[in-house]
Amino acid sequence: MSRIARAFLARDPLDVAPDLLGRHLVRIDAAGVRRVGRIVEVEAYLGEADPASHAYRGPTPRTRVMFGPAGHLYVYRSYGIHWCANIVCGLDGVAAAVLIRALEPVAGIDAMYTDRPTARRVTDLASGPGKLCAALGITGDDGGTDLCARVGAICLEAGEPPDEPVWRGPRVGISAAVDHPWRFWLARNPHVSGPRSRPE
DNA sequence: TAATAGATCATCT
DNA sequence: GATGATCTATTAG
Repeated sequence: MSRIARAFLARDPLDVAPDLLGRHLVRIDAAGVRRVGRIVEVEAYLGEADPASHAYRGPTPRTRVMFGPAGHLYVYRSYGIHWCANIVCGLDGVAAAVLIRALEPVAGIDAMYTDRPTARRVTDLASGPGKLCAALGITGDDGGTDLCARVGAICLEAGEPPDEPVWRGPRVGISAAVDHPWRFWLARNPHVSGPRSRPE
């Protein structure tokens, strides 16, 4: 299993986001269990050029990682409760990132259930940005992790190329720049969160 | 099945 | 002091 190279991520987030679909996000948990999810839904955030991005108003202690090199993890607390994970991409100094919104569980599924006690079926396990962080055991402590490092608890692997159409539409849950179709998902995948229909 | 309210806190004004 | 890149339980139909 080869890790995805930094050069793959150091591009325009609008190109990286759809290319991330089908890839595997791999997490070695504290017990050494390998938890793997196939990326089925993402959103691109363009940094200082994007009013919906946390980096819109320039670097702060929280958003510092996004201004650094591609391949690192930006994790933030959502609504005081959940964690959400982004992969930093773009060039150095450009605070671009891709929010991982949903995964299709591939391995370590039993371990995922223990961290997602309310999930009743596999499609509840990681079908949302907060859910997938819980399922993989990702917290604020993982913020700043380099996914492209030779060793590490979290990484990206090639996975399987999409076997179905990729659709795009407006991003979910934001209140600024709502019209940009910067959310990408696998058209028929049942693990996608939110609307799955093709926007007109 | 659909709609709604409550949880809960780091971050920035 | 206000505000979320959300999730879940509860309520109503």
